Amino acid sequence: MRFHSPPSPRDPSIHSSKGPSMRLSQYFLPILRENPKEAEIVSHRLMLRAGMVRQSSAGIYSWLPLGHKVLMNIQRIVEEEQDRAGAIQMLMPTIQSADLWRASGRYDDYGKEMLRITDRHGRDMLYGPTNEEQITEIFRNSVKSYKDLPRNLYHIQWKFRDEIRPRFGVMRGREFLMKDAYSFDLTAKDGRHSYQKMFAAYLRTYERMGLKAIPMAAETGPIGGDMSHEFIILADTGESEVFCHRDLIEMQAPPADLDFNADLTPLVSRWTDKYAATIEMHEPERFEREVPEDKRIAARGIEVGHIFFFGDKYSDPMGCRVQGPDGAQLTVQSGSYGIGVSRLAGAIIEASHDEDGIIWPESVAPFKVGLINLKAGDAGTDGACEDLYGKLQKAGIEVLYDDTSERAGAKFSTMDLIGLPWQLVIGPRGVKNGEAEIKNRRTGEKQSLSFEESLNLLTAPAQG
RNA sequence: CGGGGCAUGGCGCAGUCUGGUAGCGCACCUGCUUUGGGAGCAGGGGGUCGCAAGUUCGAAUCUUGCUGCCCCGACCA
Repeated sequence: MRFHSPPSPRDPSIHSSKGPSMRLSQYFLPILRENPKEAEIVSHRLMLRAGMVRQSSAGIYSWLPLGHKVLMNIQRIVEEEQDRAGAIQMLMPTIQSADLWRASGRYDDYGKEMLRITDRHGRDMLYGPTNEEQITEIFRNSVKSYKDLPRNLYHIQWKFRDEIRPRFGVMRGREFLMKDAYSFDLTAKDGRHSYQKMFAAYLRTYERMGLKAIPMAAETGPIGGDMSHEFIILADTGESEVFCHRDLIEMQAPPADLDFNADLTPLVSRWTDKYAATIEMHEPERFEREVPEDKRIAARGIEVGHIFFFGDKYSDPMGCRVQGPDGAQLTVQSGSYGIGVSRLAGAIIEASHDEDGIIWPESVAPFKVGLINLKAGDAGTDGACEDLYGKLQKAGIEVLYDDTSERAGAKFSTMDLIGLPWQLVIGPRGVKNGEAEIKNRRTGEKQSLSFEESLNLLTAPAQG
């Protein structure tokens, strides 16, 4: 860490819609030049080296400023797409009462993965690994009529599962941030529509993060049927083997103006007609029969979401019923829909990096632009940088301005490591000609442009 | 939970076998020279050697117990 320049007064106008821009000399960005030995996979290494997270204990992490910004950007996309699909946001607690879980019968079933706690009165509590019981109780106590169905409620909250072996950094932590949604319908048929809404929302969510997530058939448990899918992104470091049809990789997510109230069966069928399965569900004969040889993909994948329809699994034992139009008591039909928000931060890096560091998609990048002053203290570069920094902020662009007195090479490699989509490089040579060098982190392409042209390029609509 | 490994300054490591009171690179501080892809020289600061007990004149080093962390496997968002 360096804190070179004297602090300058903070201008409230620097706050853009996504968050404040920053001078590196005043930021908290503890980067590591060498790889911590405990980190084996690339996303874990890069998150530690880029100063995004620090491990607190096995599978439990603090999110440092840079990582926190990414996490919040991912969360925001998840929220926007859940809202678009008609789900309603709320927030449930992390600590739950054991009695709630005894009611569904899961208190004894869940095993050692559940972190059990006793409060000062000797009451059994637990740190929630998920919230089916809690939401079912809330819903049961508040909803009595079929007229209040369907509903889909979601929250984004920290969960805890005491994994036997946490690993891969935030991809397989014990404490993790998860979006979980719960649908409530009168019939299984209606439940299918709720399920399909989430299916479509998930496709959009991952696409917005620059990911190609493929829905794959997952185990459905006692309910059976075709109502459970895992969303998997392909990555060499994925934890499980997956098999799918190559065409799925080319398919487009549904558009922003998708009508979620329309019949979504054709949409979902387009995605599920083609073979895609994790190793657990893999049927080699069917794979070979249905998928031409040149279209077969056998790869590794990271699960970034899981949707599941479970009918009355919780509503029946917990007595979650509504009165139907004919006066009969009907047991509510439910599904749950998870997205691993903190895991996605790691998964995106697994899918998008090179030997120099992270390559953020613009939608989740902690800052859009890294402004590099190659000669801090030089009147020419300082002046040009201050001007560009101010103008970018006014345009609502998030900038990380490297105003430190590090050497050029160190600044370049730091920017490459933290993976901001654009680097705007200001050096004495360029300033003489009124030019900046602008580098695209993903393509590596560099071009010299006038300050004006640079600003135009960076303030143009996002290009992903 | 089975198997393997590690624990010495913020990070990476040497020193442990053969006990003698801690060292290297990076990072950090000061000065000078440098300055477009991880600079050079000089001078500095920082470590209960994971914890506890034991052996010994003396323990990072030997013994015993404990703890934490990592990797492989079975399980999971």
